[in-house]
Amino acid sequence: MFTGEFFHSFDEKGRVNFPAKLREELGEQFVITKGLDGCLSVYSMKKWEHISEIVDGLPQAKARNLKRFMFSSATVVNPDKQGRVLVTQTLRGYANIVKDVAVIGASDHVEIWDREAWAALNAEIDSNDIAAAMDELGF
Amino acid sequence: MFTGEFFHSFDEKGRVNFPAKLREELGEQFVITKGLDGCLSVYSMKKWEHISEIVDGLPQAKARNLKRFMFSSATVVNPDKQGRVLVTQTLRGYANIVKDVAVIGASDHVEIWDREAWAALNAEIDSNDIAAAMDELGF
DNA sequence: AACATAGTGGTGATATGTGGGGAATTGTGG
DNA sequence: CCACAATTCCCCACATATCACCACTATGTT
Repeated sequence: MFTGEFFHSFDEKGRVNFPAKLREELGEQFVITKGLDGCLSVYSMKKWEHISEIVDGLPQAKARNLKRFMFSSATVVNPDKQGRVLVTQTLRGYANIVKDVAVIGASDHVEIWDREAWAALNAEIDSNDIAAAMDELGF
Repeated sequence: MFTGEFFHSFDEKGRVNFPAKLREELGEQFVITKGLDGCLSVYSMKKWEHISEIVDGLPQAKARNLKRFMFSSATVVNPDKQGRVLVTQTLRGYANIVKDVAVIGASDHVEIWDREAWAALNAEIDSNDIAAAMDELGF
């Protein structure tokens, strides 16, 4: 299970550090692709293969654009000895990332956000909504 | 069942002691996350896994932000030999914790409050409301 | 009073993160 | 097909945060 919130920055070479805690679970290799709401999603190799199989099994008519979205931007990355990965310009552009990012755990996957976008989302999330949701679930 | 009210302080390294009584029941590892009304919630590993499963089962469309909120702020902690845990800056900031805190048992989970916020809440809780609620339940 | 348990402060080893150098690889133009 | 530039990759070295543990103090129990 991925949890936590980590703040890192891209260097001039386009590398970001990936928190060690998350790397443990992601494995030596993992996949970065476009995510929802303007973030980047990161999946373990295993999870990614699982997703791929499902998407491949969908009827072409419905899944064409889903497939294009997911696979065109997907990048398999191998962190260097220090745990950094290189993120393509396309992906950085998609997520409006200039330099500072927030890397967050989201249960079954990891997300990378532009730091300000992440702060804005947090401010926007109404804690009453969360309270209501938790109530509903009986926590 | 978690009960009791304990007062502790953060040291300069961001560590707080966790009362032994509560540790017994929480186990060797447990989870700290953002709670409601500006406190931090602490769950046993088992309880947390239960919550995770439910949240994971919700439809993506509705639960995206709930997931992000819950898991990004969650931290799995392992107390040291003396029973202290490290609480991240983000969580401390969320609960407005400077130094002194109240750790309280709340039946199925534990809560950490800034000491003053806890005192203020206690003062605010109207005992008539409590009486009415208890009446209603037939105590 | 003696003992056991709980809590506090602090030190040192280890892991993590950051910047940067330089080899290898890829792509482009001559 | 070669030369050059740009990009990617891999490693070293340093700074810093994190973790594990030791020793002392406080509390409370028999």
